[in-house]
Amino acid sequence: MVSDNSLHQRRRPLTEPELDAIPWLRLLGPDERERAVDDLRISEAQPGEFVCRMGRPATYWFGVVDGLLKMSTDNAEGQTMTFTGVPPGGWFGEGTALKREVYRYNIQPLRNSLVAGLHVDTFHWLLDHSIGFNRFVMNQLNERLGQFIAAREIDRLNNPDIRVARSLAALFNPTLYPGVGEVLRITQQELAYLVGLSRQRVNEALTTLAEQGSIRVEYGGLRILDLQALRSQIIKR
DNA sequence: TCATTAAATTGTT
DNA sequence: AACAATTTAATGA
Repeated sequence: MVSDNSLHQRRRPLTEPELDAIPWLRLLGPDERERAVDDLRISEAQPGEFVCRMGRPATYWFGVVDGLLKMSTDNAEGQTMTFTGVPPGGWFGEGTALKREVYRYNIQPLRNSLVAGLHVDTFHWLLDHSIGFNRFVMNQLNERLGQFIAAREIDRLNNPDIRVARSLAALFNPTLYPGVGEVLRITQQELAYLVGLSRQRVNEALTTLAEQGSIRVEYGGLRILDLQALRSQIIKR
């Protein structure tokens, strides 16, 4: 296995375009923003590495600037269960950061990714000083709750096409993942890992969805045409 | 800038 | 899992 220390060794301050990719920065006042920017660090994370690991103390609140991560846990039998993907613009770990506990899941890149981190102490400082930041975190928690409830629905559906559709709709969530935009950069293999299906089956599902006009399949990515249609996908095969 | 080649990704069996 | 077809990225003239 790969050491997860390597992630912390390549940290550096963020460039301007990278700062622009952080959705909550624009909600801060000047002094709050300065403090946040001062503390923010970014590093590249590669597949196999751990951005954060179950059981480790939470020291950072993380966000995806570029790339794609997966959130998973290891159960008692040693099997890995993937919960969701985290595309650009997504921030996670606030639950653990709030309580200053240990991480409850593993976060690993599905491909080379740029991950930004804000120290937990700064996270708390922002909570204590910025209303805009509080609003962002609250909104995020609420939106994620809705997503996890939706995820439970997805798990009870056994129709692969619908599973793919709903999972895609989650990844295109503009509130949680404002960095995604119109095109989600994801290969069919990556999506297969996330949804828990074979690449072949995902390919088939994507073709069906494309025929229905909800998405367009592009090389190395997917373009969303109708998010509502993805969310309320009816069985039709 | 263009052409060639290698690598990645997709579509299909 | 394997294969061919397609697209992109990298290389060098």
